[in-house]
Amino acid sequence: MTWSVLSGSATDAALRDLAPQRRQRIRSIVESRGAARLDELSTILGVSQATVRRDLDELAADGAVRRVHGGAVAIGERPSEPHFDVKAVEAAAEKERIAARALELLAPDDTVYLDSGTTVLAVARMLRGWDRLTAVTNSLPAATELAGRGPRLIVVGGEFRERSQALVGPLTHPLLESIHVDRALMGTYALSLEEGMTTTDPAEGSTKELAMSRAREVILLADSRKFGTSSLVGAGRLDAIDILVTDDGIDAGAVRDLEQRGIRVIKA
Amino acid sequence: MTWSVLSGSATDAALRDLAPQRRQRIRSIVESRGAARLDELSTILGVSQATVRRDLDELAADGAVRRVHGGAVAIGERPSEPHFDVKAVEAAAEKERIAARALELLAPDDTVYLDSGTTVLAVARMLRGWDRLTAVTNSLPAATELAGRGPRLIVVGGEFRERSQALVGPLTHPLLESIHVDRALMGTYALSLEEGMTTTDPAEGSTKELAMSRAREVILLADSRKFGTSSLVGAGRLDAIDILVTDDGIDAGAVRDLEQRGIRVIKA
DNA sequence: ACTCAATGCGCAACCTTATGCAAGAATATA
DNA sequence: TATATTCTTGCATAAGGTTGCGCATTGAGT
Repeated sequence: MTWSVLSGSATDAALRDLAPQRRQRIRSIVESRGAARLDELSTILGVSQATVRRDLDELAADGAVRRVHGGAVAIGERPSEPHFDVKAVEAAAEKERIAARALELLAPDDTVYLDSGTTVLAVARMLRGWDRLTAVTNSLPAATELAGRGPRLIVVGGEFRERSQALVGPLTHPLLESIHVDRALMGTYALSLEEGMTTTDPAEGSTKELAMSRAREVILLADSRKFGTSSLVGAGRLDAIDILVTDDGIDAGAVRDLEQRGIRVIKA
Repeated sequence: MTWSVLSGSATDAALRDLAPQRRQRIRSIVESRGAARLDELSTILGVSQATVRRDLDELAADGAVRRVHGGAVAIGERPSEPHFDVKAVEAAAEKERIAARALELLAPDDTVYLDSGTTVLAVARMLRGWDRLTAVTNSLPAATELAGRGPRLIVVGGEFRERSQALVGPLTHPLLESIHVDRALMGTYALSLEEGMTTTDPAEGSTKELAMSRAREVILLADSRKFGTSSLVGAGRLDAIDILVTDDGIDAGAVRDLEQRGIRVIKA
């Protein structure tokens, strides 16, 4: 037999996925992250961008993902802003890094509260298989994500708020008051030194505050663009926060201010 | 049997499988790995690629594997189901009719409790666009289905139980006790005149009973196959039920018995 | 025994599909 | 509007697939 090694290496071909496998991988990457960039996928899969494009077109035709400029977003992803497309793709990578860093702060047997928001949702996705963990959440997407995938899951009750896809309000409180968790992973709409965490909905704000009060350690996940912004109602003061996980877009001054207030800042 | 040693080496022939055996091996390799490349199989089995091709074609014709460029992938290669309720949709013709009939019992402004189970889930799907309705549910799939699709949504808290995809247990009770609904749409695992409704899980049973006690009118959705069966623990007595919606497979005697106990029986 | 079709397998020439590459068009962001 | 990505398109190429043929092996006739 003549295994000619004229071009390419044998390993190249051997390692390469079959087309359907590759498409499946793309699909699950996009689904688990919410979005993925074309060049990212190209690197991950070890194929050219042209191939990824074709796969993406194929998947989009099947309705498996939604094709956007620069990559693809998962079908379920809801448009929060007009032209969320490219932004969603780019933000996904950043959130993913923050989530991965936050994951390192958890112990296998912890009881963890997962707040609403896409960054925390990314953590939920990564918790698949952590079957000694107990997860408590008010986020419907996070609950769906965790359902039967490892961790013991407790969902707090409450009224569903569409914008945040979370359960909030007075009905939520009795259950939250009856539990206690090791760590709370929180998200926020806005963050400033003066106002602390703020959000758009009063019910959501008070639910956040209550959730944090039930945790031994509060970890806030927020990308650097949130700094210096504020919204309608308070959702927790800065001193309630123990650790902040953010990206490296945060400036040195802000880090110093936060650390002076006893907050440990982690740049993912 | 004479293993002649004319050509090739003795080992070649001795080690070589008979065709059906080889196909079986291919089949199990593809199935266990999810996919296999042609050249891989050729190496593993010690036969030419041409032979593997023929085997693969054969297997593909039998529907044992799916033939693709470069190899084959397993048939069952279901993309990680985004929504686990897909199979619920499949077995649904009958459930769908029952659900549609139950829908007629609801008023646009009602506050309705939706129990776990596939039949009730079918109702949830039909409630899209009922934006004056308030839905309360302990079913995670139902909640996902209704999220942002019309009705005001309230999810009861509690511990997630995988088998029923529902939130159950003690944590559920405070919220349930603090609300009151017009109608409760209930599902059940088993139903008999003597035992009433029964289910497999104690926590689930007591949650069902509590939910029914909070409703002005209790509507049970159960296909006729459930009659005369019973399970581990009680989940509500017959006299808690006001209306039963079922299919026309139910026999006249059962209908009479139920009606004697004050239950209105509706055949969808 | 011997022939002879039937079958299974390997080989090789020839076609197809999948992938990569690159130039120009289209689209976003400043 | 300017500029940098990203997308499209056409084409080259290699990996995969198809077909036809020849060689062994086998089992059945004669």
